[in-house]
Amino acid sequence: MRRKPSCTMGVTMSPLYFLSVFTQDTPGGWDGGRNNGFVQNGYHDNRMNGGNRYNSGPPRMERGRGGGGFRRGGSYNPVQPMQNAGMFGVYDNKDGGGWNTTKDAYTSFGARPDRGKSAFFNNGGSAPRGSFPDPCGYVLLDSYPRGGFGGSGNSRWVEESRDDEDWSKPTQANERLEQELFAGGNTGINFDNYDDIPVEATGQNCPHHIDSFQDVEMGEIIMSNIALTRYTRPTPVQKYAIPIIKNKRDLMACAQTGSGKTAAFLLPVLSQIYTEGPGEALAAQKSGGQDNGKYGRRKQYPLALVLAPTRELALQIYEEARKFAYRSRVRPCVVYGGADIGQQIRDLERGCHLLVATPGRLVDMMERGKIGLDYCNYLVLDEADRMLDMGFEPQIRRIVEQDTMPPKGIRQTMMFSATFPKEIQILARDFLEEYIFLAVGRVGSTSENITQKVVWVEDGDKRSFLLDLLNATGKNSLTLVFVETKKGADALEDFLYREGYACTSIHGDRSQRDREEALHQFRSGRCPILVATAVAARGLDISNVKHVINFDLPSDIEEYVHRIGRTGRVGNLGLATSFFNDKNGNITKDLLDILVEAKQEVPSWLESLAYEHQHKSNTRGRSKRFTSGGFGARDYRQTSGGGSTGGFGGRGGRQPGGHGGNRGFGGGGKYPLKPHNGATFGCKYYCWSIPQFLGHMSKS
DNA sequence: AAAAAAT
Repeated sequence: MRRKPSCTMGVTMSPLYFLSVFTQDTPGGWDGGRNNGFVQNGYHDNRMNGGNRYNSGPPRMERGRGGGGFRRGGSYNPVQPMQNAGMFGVYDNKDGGGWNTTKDAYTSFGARPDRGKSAFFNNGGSAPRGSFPDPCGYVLLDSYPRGGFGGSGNSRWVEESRDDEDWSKPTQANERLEQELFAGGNTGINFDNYDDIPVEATGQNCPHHIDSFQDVEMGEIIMSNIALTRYTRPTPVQKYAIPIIKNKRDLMACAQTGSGKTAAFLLPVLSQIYTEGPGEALAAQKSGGQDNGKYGRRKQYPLALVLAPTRELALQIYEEARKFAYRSRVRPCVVYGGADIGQQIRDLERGCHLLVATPGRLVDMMERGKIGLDYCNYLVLDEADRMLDMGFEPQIRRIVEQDTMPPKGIRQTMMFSATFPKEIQILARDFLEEYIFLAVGRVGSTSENITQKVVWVEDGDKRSFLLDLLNATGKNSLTLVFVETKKGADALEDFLYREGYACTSIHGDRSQRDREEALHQFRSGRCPILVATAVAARGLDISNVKHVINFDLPSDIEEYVHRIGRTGRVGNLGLATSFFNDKNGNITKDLLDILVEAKQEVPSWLESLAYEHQHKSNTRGRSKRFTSGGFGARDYRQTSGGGSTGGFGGRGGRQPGGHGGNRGFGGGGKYPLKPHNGATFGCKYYCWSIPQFLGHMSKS
């Protein structure tokens, strides 16, 4: 039963894999001298109390970071973070920068070495920022080359920002900022793989999709920023969403991060803002100036609002927005919890036209009178299902319906969601007007891009098995290890660390700064192993993850799908290995279904278990099927009808209707079977389970 | 039961 890990490995190979092969140093060595100049006192890892517990490597405090300089260098590209960085990261260690482009950006502009950390200091509020040249102290929080920019020009920005100016014309270029924003280098997206993603758009008078960014007029600012990001071709979701949004239609899109979704809404929204200018918002800001500032800066009236469920996702979107707002008069801001609110308020007061926010912090800001949504004509809900899962619905409704935001029909609203359950359908009904429903299949996830392995591992054997897997995997392939609890994450990270692996962890009890730093270390390849709880399961776009390991399987199949969706992204192959034992009975059948749907190899024991479990479940009676968490929970699910799981009838003796008979369209499931707008397509779960989509997606 | 998120 135990371990033949090597047999599962070959599938992850791809050209990228070979590119990123470099040797992981011994534990004491990988950390090198990288902290030179980049780490300041006062930057504490709040968990570092262990003294010399970690005797096989650098103290923990040293691990989760050191590359503070990365972030500002554009390495935080959510679409394609650092395919190449892994190659250089280790080599450049000793300079402290970890990434040559970033370092160059600093040195060539004579920046202070500590600037690279300012993102974290800003969040933590502990940096003596007053001594910084103004914009340089702001990394995350200042997207503008505004005043005192080391001689690179554009210090006239504030003065130039008059309402009679044409927002569609680019502002002055800024070489340094440009380098900072776009240094991420080529996106590395394999667009050929993207072409396999199926998309279906339904709704009245649906605008036709585009095939090239040139097919739709987005203005020179957007076009030049597209060029700078080197997005050569639109991804499938962009092909459809951009013309829909440009045509001022509301949109409900089933799509996930990793499909190019962020740019799919940022590009057309920003483009429209550039075309239309600030309108009444600027006037309101001036006349409503209760404040001392000449523009009355106390309250900001963003023109566009993007809501996201997690802080990290909000940050990703913000970073993307900064790129497309380059050389424009639009100033993006981001607010989220866990960071110093005073800092964020000060940033807002510098001007905020596009706001990215997590719901709780935004409500806070609104109640403090820092944000008015009166002129917010663009609303984006990203990962809407996740936000509802996390209990944000009251805050969302508070923001959208119970304040001053323009009503639907006046504002333009775009919702993105991986799934389309009843709750989301209701939200769509309430927030959207005459919307287009867009179903975007995804490269990855349960598609055949990901090889899914399930192995039986008793709890006591998990660590040992994990080490085998890690050893068999290319040392610098990014590996994401999921555990169920925060405590478990800490414990496993400690264990791996003591075993000499360059790893870090992310979970909800770590400080925001640590979370961001851990992600960063992982992305950059400096810590190619990330131990994570559910916080990292969804939305995070780390494009290069080769292997997802479910050290602990989740109890919820949705969670499982989201987790494994962290690999096999942007068209690459991925591997997902799950440790299964008798504690995982609750996910047995759902897991089997997923494996079958994705045409994966199914261990015979899993099939037997699922059959037994189902049998047991059936003998307990039907009512059980509707208890949450009970075995029949997935009967609520709308897949695509018997067809998508059509292999079922012949498998394991199950009958097609054996799941309760309410699968698929037309069944008696919990959810309405159609999207609210009457479109004929919709599924609670995953768009790629639609049979014809599966057909499209199968790869040769 | 756990996790996330405003404090």
